Amino acid sequence: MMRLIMKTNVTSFDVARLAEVSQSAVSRSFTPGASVSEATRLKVLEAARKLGYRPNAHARSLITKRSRIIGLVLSHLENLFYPAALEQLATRLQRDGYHVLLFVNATPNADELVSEILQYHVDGIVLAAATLSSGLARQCADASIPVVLFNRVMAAGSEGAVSSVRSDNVGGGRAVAAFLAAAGHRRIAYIAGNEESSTNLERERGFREGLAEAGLRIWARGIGDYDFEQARRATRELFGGSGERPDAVFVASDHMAFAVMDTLRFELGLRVPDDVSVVGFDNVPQADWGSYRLTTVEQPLEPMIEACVGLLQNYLRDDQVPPAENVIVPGRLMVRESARRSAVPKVAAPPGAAARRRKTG
Amino acid sequence: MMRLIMKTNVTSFDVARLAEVSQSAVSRSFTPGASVSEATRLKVLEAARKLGYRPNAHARSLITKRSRIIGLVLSHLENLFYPAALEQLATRLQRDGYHVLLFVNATPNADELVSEILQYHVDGIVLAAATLSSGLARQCADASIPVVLFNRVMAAGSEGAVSSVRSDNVGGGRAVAAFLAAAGHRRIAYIAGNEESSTNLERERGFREGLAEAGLRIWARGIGDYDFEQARRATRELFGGSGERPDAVFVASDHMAFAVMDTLRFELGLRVPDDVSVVGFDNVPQADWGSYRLTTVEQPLEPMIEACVGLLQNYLRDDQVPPAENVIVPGRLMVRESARRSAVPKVAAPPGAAARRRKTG
DNA sequence: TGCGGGTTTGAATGCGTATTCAGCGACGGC
DNA sequence: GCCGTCGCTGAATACGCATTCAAACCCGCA
Repeated sequence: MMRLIMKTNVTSFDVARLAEVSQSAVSRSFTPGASVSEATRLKVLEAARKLGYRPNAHARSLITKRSRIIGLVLSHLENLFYPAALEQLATRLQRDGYHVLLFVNATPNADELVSEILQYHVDGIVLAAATLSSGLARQCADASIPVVLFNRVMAAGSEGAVSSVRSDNVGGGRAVAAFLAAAGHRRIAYIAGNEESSTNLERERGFREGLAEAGLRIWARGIGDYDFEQARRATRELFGGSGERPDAVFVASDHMAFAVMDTLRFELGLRVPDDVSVVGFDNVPQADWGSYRLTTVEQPLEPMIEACVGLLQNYLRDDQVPPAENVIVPGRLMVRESARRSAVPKVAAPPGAAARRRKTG
Repeated sequence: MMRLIMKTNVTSFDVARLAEVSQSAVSRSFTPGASVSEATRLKVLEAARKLGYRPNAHARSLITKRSRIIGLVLSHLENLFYPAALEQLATRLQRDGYHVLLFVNATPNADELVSEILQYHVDGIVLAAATLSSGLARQCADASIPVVLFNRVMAAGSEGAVSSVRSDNVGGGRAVAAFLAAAGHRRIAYIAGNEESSTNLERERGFREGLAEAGLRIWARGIGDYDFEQARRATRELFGGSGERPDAVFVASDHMAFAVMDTLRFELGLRVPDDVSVVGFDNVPQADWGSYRLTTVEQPLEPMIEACVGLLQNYLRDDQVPPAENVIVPGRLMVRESARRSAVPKVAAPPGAAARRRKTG
């Protein structure tokens, strides 16, 4: 079996020569919708096949001013929500002929990262990390590159500046509050993620509002910073003392909730949900695993990715910059066994239900 | 605060005009090691800053024939080993000014994937997935693009064709066998990953060899195909019957091992390690979590990534194609609590130790 | 036969940069 | 005071392709 290895790159001119047509014809044969007769197109494709020719994406994007590359800025890959999002996004974009250039946000200085991204003239940027600086988003948007925030929103005040996709964090927080209140919990704790992140702010706000409607408030509070070890420490502080401890805890992410459950069970000797109810947020695949069976708020990945790609395409279709759009995708409360259930059969008791239950119970 | 938004791309000529130098000078100012006086370099950088200029990576790579992009082909992101590898690799490459273009291997046909990769003229390719077709690697290598297989090796026979980095799967399998034998297990099961993958073949071979040295063999065998649900099914088949069941199981990946443990404990009512010892492979972060405390064989990510990048740089430094190299990184057996320990204090008994222990015990 | 309208075609141009090449001035040794 | 050397500079070119423009072609219809 013979196989030619060509060190020198084969160009459209080489193909043109072999196919006995002009270079233009070769280019057109690889450009969908261009004006070529079927006959020459076949001649060209055949010659290209023989030579192993592929259009050079760099040269092409130099002309067309579209790289068909989407920049993706990520961090926190230890939280399975992000790998899952990454996989979905990359797969979805590949379907449309786009590809993902990855930037892992290890560099503390956003400026340098922006600079690196802009060099590649990406067609769009997805910022998928709860804890990225808003400055980064702003800079990219100012460079007139479409930016979509994934699972994040700009800080209050500049909300309308950059498009975003997120789940209903506020509604999720409220649902958790209602659920825990309905189950009769009174000493309810909250373990926060990164305190400046919009996800944490929204989830906590919704949670507070929901508790307030049930006549409750956050009884104790810890900070997990979306980190496994930090969440363990917060759990020890909240539950390790000798005094009265919380009887339920809402954790701002599943990833931290696993740390909380492990610490409660295997370090502090508490039972879940018998001694403490635990509720998370994200509904990552592990939440369904037998060891955790975590009650949590779903962040529905597929519609979120679909919305994200949709926003990008709005930008790409017409070159005009459409107004920023903030998409919120609703997510369900996934009731499993990590939290005590109320006697009332179903979820999401209406406001005030908990207070009424107190009398009847 | 004023902020200019430039729709039109600012080029090196614009910078040259503002700095009152030639375009060549601008280019040289951004090329490390080029011949420019410090004075003009500063003038240029200042002008570039004012205009917000960044060299266009596509134009640059058109000339230099280096894109500073590494293609990464991935799948199985639900197994945390791969997100972790991805994060390390991307971070490491960013340090050297390279970036990662991601290809998620959802497409069944490798040909199309190769075609897409080649269009971007990546400087190198990392194939990181245990179950990729060898044909893909071969095709890329034939296109004279450096390819490194990560956590995988070409099928026997064409081993020397493509460079690879993997951990000592055979040694790991042997270590597990020795460990389980030393603990007195006799009915030892194996749950395989993808049966054609080199990782599975090597781990199983090492395991068989290790068992043979202890006078044992695989007592029962299931197939998990590196999939969570498939591993659960295999567990049910192996342990769900009414007859005698295995007293230990070696699972080809941690990800499957979690499924096995959950199924044993919460579906079949068996205790780990009291009724069944479970050992995995990979040492993903979750293996250390309290719910699992999984005894497993480490795949040391950092040295593996380092070796991977080293191989790539061998290719990139001198354009000549160096001979393919197959790096094997040793990994330790991480002893935790998912498997019964032998009375002997320490790990990794030498060959024959198990047999001797049988007499003395 | 001639002619308009539509479809194909090839030559030429430009995308934004790195690099070659020749030239320029300065400088030191004779 | 002259020549060789060295450090720096700008004009010109090439990278591989898409696209514009005008010319060529085809077809049916007059």
